[in-house]
Amino acid sequence: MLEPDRAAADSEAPRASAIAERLREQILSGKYGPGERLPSERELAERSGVHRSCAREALKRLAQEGFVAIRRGGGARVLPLEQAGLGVLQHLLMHAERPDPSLVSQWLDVHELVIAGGARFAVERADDAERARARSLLARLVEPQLPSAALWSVVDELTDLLAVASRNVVLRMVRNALTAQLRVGRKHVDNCPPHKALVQLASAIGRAVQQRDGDAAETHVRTLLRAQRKALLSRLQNA
Amino acid sequence: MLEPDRAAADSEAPRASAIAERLREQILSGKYGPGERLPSERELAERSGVHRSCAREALKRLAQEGFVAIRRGGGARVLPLEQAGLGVLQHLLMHAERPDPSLVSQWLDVHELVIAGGARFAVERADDAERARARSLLARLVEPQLPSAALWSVVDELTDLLAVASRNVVLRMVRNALTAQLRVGRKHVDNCPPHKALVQLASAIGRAVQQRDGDAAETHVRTLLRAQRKALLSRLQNA
DNA sequence: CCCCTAAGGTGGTCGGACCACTTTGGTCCT
DNA sequence: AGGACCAAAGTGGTCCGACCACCTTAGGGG
Repeated sequence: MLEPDRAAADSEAPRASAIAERLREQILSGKYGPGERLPSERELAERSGVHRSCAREALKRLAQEGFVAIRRGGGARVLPLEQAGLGVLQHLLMHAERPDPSLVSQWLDVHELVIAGGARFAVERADDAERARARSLLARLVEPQLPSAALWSVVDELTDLLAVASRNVVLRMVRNALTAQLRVGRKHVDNCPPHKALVQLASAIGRAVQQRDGDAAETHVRTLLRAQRKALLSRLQNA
Repeated sequence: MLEPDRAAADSEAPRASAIAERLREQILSGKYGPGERLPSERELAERSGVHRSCAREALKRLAQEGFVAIRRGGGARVLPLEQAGLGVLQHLLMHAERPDPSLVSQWLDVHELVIAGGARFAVERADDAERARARSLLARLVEPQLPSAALWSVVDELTDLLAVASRNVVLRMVRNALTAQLRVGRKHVDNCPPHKALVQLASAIGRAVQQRDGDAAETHVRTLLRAQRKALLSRLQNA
């Protein structure tokens, strides 16, 4: 019942992880709709050929991720997806072999809100080391013949830096939650904006950093993120 | 070792919850610094007077919340707080009897970014029922002699509505994560903005909803949230 | 001094058991 | 026939004890 090959995705608690993953898949594919009851710990254990404690651990994990709610005596009931935690996102995006473009678009919208807003705080509060690192990253951004993949990777580093420099733990946590284990799968984004526009944008952001101009930083970082958005979505639809 | 009174906070898995809560407390208060090892499952069990499986469940919970990382053979090591998941926020805010104003301020900043940004999407995409509900909430907002607590409760309902109407699941999830079990403790905010300003603001937001004016919605919702911010923070410092 | 091995410690899983609680079905009364 | 009530079955929470695979660490050998 359990293929050790695929189950080995998680080196820790492989059996529990495998069961949890299978349940997630079944929930996301609609086999268990909102309000429905998942199999009990005992039934799940027997059906999966593992001990009850193992099945229990899988169910507890799903509960903590917000997929289901567990109540003593009643079973594990599936929760509406929009009521689930942020951790569900990664499974929502991954459970199909190609992520849903609409969902990715929503993800990008929120990411843009948070990061562009954070850019304002970042340029106002960054220390000298962080500003120097920003300059360095912006310089790498406009290197001629930089491969597209490397370019977007630099952009990712830049947004990371912004989150840190914003001096806002909550913002960092939100970004962590948004990007957790999400970097995989978005490699090989082969298109990128025209180099000339990029140079202009990088210099504008650099100026904002230098002058601690929050408004300008927000505006131009948003522009950069929109370029990334365009590249990602077009890649997603043409692939 | 376990006080049933305080442990009864969680009706489900009370023993595991109590142990987890105690560990969280000790981590947040610095008894276990980043990188340090928590007691092993067996030691924790013996020390707490519960079975190992119970202590284990508590540790697993902390791991999933991002407090610690568990590795086979190595123990449970405390993770840097800014690397933790959003779930730690609620414990970060609650672990002192009075939340840290600086942290609350950061929370409010992010909340403002997300909701004000979401307001733009919301007014552009809301259906008639949602717009009607927005009108109704805005009307309640300007009721004369409305108690401050009720006023802020209406504001919360309004932001909820915005998150739903934004048609952005990711945004809803982020808001859920930000507000999860956080409504408690912020009751009795006794101050509120001048009624005249409130009337003006409500009418401005209503107009934005009616005309589906995204820019205006973002601007005025942000103003409303800043008023809420001011009230909350002053309440926090004077209490 | 470093590398490498072996012992101990740790988490992961197993098997079985009891309790408290919820659900559910049927019985009994109205 | 309908509703209130009660008992049995089912479910999660906890306990007990055990084994295994893996990591850590201390010790011995080079």
